[in-house]
Amino acid sequence: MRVRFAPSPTGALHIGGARAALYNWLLAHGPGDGGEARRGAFVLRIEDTDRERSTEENVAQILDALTWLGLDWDEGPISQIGNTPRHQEALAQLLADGHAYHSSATADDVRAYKARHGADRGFRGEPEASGAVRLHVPDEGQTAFHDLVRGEVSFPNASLDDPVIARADGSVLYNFAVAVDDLDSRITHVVRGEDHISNTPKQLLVFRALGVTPPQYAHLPLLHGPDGKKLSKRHGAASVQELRAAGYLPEAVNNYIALLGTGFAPDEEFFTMSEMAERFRLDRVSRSPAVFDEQKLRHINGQHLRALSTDELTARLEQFTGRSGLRGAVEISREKIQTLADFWPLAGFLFDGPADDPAAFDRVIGSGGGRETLAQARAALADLEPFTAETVESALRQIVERSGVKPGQVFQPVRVAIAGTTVSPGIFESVALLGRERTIALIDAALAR
RNA sequence: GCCCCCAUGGUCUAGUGGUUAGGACGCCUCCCUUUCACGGAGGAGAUCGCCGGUUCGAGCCCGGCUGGGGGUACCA
Repeated sequence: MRVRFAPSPTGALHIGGARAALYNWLLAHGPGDGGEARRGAFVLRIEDTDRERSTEENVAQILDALTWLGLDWDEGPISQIGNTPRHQEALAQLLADGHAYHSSATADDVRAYKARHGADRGFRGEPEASGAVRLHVPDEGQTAFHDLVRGEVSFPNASLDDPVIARADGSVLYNFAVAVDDLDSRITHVVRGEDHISNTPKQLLVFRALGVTPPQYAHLPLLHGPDGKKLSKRHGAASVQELRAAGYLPEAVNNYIALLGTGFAPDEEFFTMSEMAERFRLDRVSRSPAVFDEQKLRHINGQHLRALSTDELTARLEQFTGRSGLRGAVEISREKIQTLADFWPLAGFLFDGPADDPAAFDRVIGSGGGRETLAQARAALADLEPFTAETVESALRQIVERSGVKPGQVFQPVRVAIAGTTVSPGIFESVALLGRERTIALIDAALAR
């Protein structure tokens, strides 16, 4: 099996594209039917025949996003524009064989043709001496294929326009280049988004004209935004880069987008890449579009985050935040965050001092006897030795017992004093990590307000 | 308009002729409990888009309809 992912570098790598790449990767990395460790090769090709919109920056960005996701390729990246000589050769062949012809017909001509022959009648041009190149489409029969996800799909040839496969300047167009490249790369399975399903008959016709056997096809359902429309920028984070910046883990992104459109097990949702590769099957892929739900991504991300060792999580958080020495804080925060981005707002006070939240201060310390209990806490902690989460806990709990108040009435003022807010990692652990000096200084500062 | 695809709670899914229609996210309640989470126990939420048909029996098979989506470039 040889599969490929062929993005066009006209923008960042979108989530939908990432999923197509992932499914191809899973296909190639799953165990082979004959017991091979790997089922096949994953080829990366850059669809850059549109010189106007393709940029080097976008290529670099896409490669970077794929690398971050861990979707490494076995061959490529192949630049489609780099195959121009081969495209021209194939084009000349079709022209010589009479499978294609020059035509100067414009979009208006095509419209006029349909007005005359019926809206469901595909355009048929007259061969001319020059102009763009169109492929001859038969008037009879169907161009059909067995889609590995959807089953039989067919298009009546009579309704298909003779597609333009090369511009008047001789440069080839997408549907032609794709077929030639898939042929040359010996691609056996084309797995791509459903937005390409109506391109498939055109490509099949190119293969037929070339007299070769086409690959098999599988069209994945599209990803939609909450409004039911194709996922795009206006739905928020729509690119892999944005997901990365939002603090999601690549393994969680892969897990979630793989789940969108296929289940791997009836009652399980947490999977590693190798588990997914092992279980992935095209015929298990859903045929209906799925709505991208960032809340569920957050949930899955939290699970992957907690599955990481503290050392590994620390390394990722230090990379993400650009700070170092985070291990202790990570240890006491890891149960409380869902994304890498959640960490700093929760634990940043341990490094940069308390957050500024006057409302929390007034509510917890500035009223209800908060100052008094805080002062008691200061006294209890001032000479505490050793200064560990355990000793801090028993010291503070003694205050609770002695004064007969609810635990929160003692813990919350301390929390606000050191963190500035009412949300933080466990209070004993936080105090212990800060150490006696800093804790006392922070309590004094709060008492002085 | 034309061509094509799709249709199970708000969302993602399991289910392939006989189930109290299962699970997950989200939401609600409770437990745990120092906040927030995590974890645990419950709960609300689906006439399986609609109408016909096949069948003793249909979410599952067939047809029509409706709704949604994609495509419709000398873009990819």
